Amino acid sequence: MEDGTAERIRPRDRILETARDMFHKHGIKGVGVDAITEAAGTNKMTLYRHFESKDDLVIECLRATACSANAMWQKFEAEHPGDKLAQLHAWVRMAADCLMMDGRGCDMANAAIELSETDHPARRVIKELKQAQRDRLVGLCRDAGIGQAELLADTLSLLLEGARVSLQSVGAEGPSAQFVRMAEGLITSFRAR
Amino acid sequence: MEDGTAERIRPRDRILETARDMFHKHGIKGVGVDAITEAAGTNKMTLYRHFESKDDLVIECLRATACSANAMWQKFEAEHPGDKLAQLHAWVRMAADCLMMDGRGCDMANAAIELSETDHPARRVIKELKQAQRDRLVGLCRDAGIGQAELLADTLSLLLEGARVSLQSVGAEGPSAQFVRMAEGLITSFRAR
DNA sequence: CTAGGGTGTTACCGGTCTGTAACTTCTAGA
DNA sequence: TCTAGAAGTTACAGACCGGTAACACCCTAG
Repeated sequence: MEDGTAERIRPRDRILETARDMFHKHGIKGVGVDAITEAAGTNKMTLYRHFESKDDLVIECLRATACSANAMWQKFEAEHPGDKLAQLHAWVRMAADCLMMDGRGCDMANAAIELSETDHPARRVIKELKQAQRDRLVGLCRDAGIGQAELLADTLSLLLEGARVSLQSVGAEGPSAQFVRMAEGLITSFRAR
Repeated sequence: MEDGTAERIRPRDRILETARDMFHKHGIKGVGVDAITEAAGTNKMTLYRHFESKDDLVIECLRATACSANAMWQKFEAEHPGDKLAQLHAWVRMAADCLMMDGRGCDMANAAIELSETDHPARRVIKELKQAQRDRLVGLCRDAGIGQAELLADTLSLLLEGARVSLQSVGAEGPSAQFVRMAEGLITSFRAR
C-alpha cells in the first residue's frame, strides 16, 4: 500500500526533479550524472535504467519545465477567468517575480546556448516547446483585443529573454531592472493603437 | 626582420584568434585546449607559456571581443560624424546584420550562462565590459537628444540580447525576425515624447 | 659564428566524464 | 510465505580534460 504521507517518491521522479534543479543552477555540462544521482539519494545504475542517456534525461527535464510553465498559464486563467488583459498583466508580474527571485535564466534558452551542436537531440525539443510558448502568448495578446498581437507578444518575449540573460551578465542593477516598466509601457502603447 | 607579408603571425595571436572563434561556435566548455592549439597550428605547451590557464585565455578572448566592439563604435562615429541619431540607427542595423549572419549570440552573455559559478574570474570581466557597452549606448541615446535615454538604451539592450538568445532556441523565424521593426519603432516612439 | 629565447615534441599526471557488467539486497503483490 | 522485479553496490572500461616536465629544435640578434 502507498505511504499516506507520500514521502517515498519513486527514484525516477527524484532523479528528474534533482536533475532539473542542478541543471538549472550549474548548467548541463556543469553537472555530471554521478552528482545528480548522489544528490537524489540513489545511484548511477538506477538512472540509466530509467533514462537512455544523459541527453535523454536533459530532454525529459526540459519537458518537465514546459509542463510547469503550462501550470502557470492555467493559474492565470483560474485567477482571472475570461479577463485576458488581466492575464497578460499577470504574465508580466510572474515574469518579473521569476527574474528577481531566480538569478539564472530560462532553462531552455540556457540549454540552447550550452548545447551548441546543431544536431543535438535536445534542440528539436527546445524549439517546439519555445514555439508553443510563443503561440500561447500571441493568442493571449490577440484575445486581449490587441491589434498587432504578434508584434507585442514577440517584443515581450524578447524583452523577457533579454532580461534573463542580462541579469546573468550585467547583474540585477542592469537593464533588466526596468523590465516591468518596459513591458507595461509596451502594453499601454499597443492598446492605444 | 619582419616578413613583409605579415603572414607569420605570432603563436599567441593565432591561439587567441582561434580560441575566440571556437569558443564562439562551440562554447567554452565545449572545446578543449588541445583542440584549440591544434586548430591554431601549435601545441599545448606554447598556449600555457602565454596564458596562465584556460580561464585566463577565456578572459583574454572576452577582452578581445570588447575591443572589436569598440572598433564598431568608432566606425559609427567615422561614418556619421556628429550625427548621433544616425549612429543610433547604424547601431540597430549593425545589430540586425550580426543577428542574421551569426546564428550564435553574444560571447559575453553566452559565457555568463555557461560559467555559472558565481565566483568565476571571468564574471567580473563580463560584468564590467557589459556595463561599459551599456554606458556607451545610454550616452549615444542622450546625445541624440532623447529624453528618457537610459530607458531607451536599456530597452534596446534587452531586445538585442533577447533576439540573440531567441535565435538560438526558437530559430530565425521566431520573434528575433522582428528585431529591426521593434527597435526602430521604439526609437520613433521615444523621440516623439 | 654563437648564444639564447621562443617554439615544437612526447610523455605523463591526476582527475572527471558517460556508460556498463555482475552481483546483492529490498520490497511489493499473489 | 514465496517470488519477481525494482533498486542498491562495487568495480570497471574508455575517453577526455587541464596542466606540467624534460628535452630537442630553430631562428634571430648580437
